[in-house]
Amino acid sequence: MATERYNPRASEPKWQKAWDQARLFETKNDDPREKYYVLEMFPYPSGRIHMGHVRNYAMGDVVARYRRARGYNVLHPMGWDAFGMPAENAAMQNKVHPKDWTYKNIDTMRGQLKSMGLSLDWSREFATCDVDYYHRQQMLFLDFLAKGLVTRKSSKVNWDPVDMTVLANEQVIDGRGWRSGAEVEQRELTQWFFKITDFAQDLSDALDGLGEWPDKVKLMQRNWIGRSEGLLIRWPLDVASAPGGETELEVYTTRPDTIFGASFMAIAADHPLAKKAAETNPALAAFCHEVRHGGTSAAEIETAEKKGFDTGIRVVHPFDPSWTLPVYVANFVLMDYGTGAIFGCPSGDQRDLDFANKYGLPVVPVVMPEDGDAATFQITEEAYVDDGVMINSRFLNGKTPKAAFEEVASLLAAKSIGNRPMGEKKVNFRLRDWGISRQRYWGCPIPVIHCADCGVVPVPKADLPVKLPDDVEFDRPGNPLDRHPTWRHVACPQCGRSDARRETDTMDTFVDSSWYFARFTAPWEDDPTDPKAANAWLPVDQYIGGIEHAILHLLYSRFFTRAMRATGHLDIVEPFKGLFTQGMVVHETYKGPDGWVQPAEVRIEEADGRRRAALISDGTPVEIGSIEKMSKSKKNVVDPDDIIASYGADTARWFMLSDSPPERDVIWTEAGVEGAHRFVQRVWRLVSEAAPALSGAAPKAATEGPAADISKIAHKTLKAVGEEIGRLGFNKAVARLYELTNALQAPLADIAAGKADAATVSAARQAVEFLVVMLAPMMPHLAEECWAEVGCAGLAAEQPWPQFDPALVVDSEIVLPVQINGKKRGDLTIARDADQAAVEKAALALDFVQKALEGKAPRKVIIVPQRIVNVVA
RNA sequence: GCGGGCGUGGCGGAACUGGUAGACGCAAGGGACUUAAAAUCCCUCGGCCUCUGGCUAUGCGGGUUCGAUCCCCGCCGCCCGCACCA
Repeated sequence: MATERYNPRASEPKWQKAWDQARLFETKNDDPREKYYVLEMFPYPSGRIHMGHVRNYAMGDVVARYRRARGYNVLHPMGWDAFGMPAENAAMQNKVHPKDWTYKNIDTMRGQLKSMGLSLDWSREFATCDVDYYHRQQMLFLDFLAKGLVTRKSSKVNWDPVDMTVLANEQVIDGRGWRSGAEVEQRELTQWFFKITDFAQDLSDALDGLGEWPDKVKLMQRNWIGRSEGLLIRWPLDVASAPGGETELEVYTTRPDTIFGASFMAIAADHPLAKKAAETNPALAAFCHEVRHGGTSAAEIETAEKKGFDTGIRVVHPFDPSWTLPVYVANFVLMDYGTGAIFGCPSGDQRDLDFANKYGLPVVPVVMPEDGDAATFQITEEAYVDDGVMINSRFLNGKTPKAAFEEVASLLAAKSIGNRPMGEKKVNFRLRDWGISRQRYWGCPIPVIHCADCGVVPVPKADLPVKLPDDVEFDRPGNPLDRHPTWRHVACPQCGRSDARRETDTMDTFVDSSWYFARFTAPWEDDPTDPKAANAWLPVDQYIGGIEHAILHLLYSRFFTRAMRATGHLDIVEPFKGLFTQGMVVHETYKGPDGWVQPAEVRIEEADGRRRAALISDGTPVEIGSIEKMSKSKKNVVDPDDIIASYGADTARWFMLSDSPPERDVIWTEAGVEGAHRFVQRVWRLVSEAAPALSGAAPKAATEGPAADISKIAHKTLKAVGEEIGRLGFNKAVARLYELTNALQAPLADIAAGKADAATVSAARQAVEFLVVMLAPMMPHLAEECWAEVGCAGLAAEQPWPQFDPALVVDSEIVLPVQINGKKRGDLTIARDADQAAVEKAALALDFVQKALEGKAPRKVIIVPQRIVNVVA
């Protein structure tokens, strides 16, 4: 009895409409059920969705639909990370307004996402470029400013010469702009900063509490924050050699224990002392200039020689007035870490050793391995950085470095220089404040006004929003707001002076994405959040996105949550309780005579076990290249629209969830998609052919007879799939569903042929219902079609997850593998509840065991209950 | 350089974190149905051998254990993050 093939093109829009009309996915804040907030990182509206989006949103949707079936009140919203450079680039290239370009893209992509059948609450949708959204972001900025969490300071910034804007440290990758790829320059500019460093300690400490985050991400953040414990040491300057007025040099060190191994001081070229000394020393000034303009790219740093210049200044050793050390300006000392000055201990630091060897400075070993000999231990080419015991260090000799650290810290704390202690314990962080000023148009305006009399004046909240002007030109590089004829000219809100001017910098787009998850909890509010709603919904229970945001977005969001808490917008500590970083979608590359070729243009053939590729158009052979992330440059992209049009959304979703573990990359292959599509058709065929017989039967589990096999695997699968989805093991859940489908194949064929008894039909009806409900999170449209076909009421999407019967998931008889000397020799079938003695007796009675023992008693019998029997002969 | 991770069939990957290695899928081969093809269904599928049995096998070499893909030591290879951070 053949049924028609399942037709996703007709089916999918039909069910999407049915869900819409039933308003199944609109979430109410006053729903009394337990909440569950699942969120996928919202997309940048670049134009069209790509396969990475499909994977990301398919995973999130499985979680959302599963949790809904489990009885949670699920929040699953969607929005658009809509400010940023590409809109301005499009404006420059195509003469489109960034706003038009962005909203047009959003419309396209919304339609694409809808065609995926995602269970999203579209009623909460917003784009970060909506005035409604950035208005509230400006309110947050003003609150942060009032709370002292925002500063404006002149600083060296990373300048991207292509995008003509400033980048945060986090946005510089290998010395290049994260977006433009251009080599970054250092410039001195006055910029707005969020004081993320105020929370450095907490941001680092609180990582320990994020139990549902990948260790890798936590480690990356911990390293990025870079907490270190050390000592500030103020070295007295030798009066005779010091420039006028200078009396001390402050250094930061994590190794004060090595203070007797010190042989020089090194300061940054920008250090005040260096600048002062350079005033009277042209050679030194030239050296500083050279260092400042040296390359900053990764390659240059790696190969750069350690270079120094003796300033002629000398410092006095804190523990020996007769001991003076030279002060060098060195190219490897950074002004913006610690104090911009170090003491060099060549024996304990490779860089210091290289420097000392180059300039003929003393190398005194001060730590040696515990089993070393102090009389002969020497350092020549390789510094000793491990733990050990102190030597050549006067009163510290024999101590551990740790004890020596404490000793030096307390002795120097007691000495004083000027009015301060000579030594002071200090915790240092690598983390810098977050520079948010961008010299761009398409971003959230920073709501302040500059007045010649009043200085920086915040825009009064009543005057918000500071709206972006629509009439802007993109005919030149740089910031169109700067050259707008009227927008920037305003009266000072404080004194009324008419010639005040607006801040023309806009905020880094990472600001926009740092709180959108909170806005989703009450996007209709006049204030940035409704604290009640935010506190009820947050933290996000499951956040899903790419590993590339491990530092930037996730760290900024954690900062924002703290800042919003400090300003009363919410009262939670961490924004994301569970974090999952999914892998990329990768694809083979193809290279033809004229460069990269798209997969859609290529036909793959297999001959003699070798795969060959050729152009479909004219058969020209094409080289099969490496498997890489889908990218426009390599042309190895597959358009989700094409896949959905030819196979349907369910096939695309199912393939994305199959095979590869979600955290790893998935290789998109035509064969794989076809396999997924075969499964869609197979489920439909099995269910629809048996449907007439099933629809009249009541679902009922069977506990005995052949029908019991059906019920057992159905209940076992139900248990396993629930557990796997719960831990995001989608590929394993898929495997279990294949198993169940395989097991149902023969019984359903019998039922369709009218060759089954009533108990079998009832058991099968239940098993099919289970199957459909389990498939529903992954292939929601197919599930609806099957659900209706077997005559079930309501929508599959609103069915509760069934309970498995514990009695059916355990077998009364089990098969135990029996090993002899650790090698499997056979099986033992025995009652599940048989005790140890019974198992041993039965095992020893087995033929192959008897044979192996040759009549002798076993030396030992190991029985692991429910697991294995091992007979040691 | 520092930090972290990973190596299992032709391929993607399973294996309850010490207990039957290779679930499930893809690819391949054989067969059935068909005038034929597609679709579908059935069978085989790590390697080797003296093949209703046995040996061997989870990057390589050791170790611990009744038993190791899993734990320990030493190599080899690949991937990722940070990068002159004192």
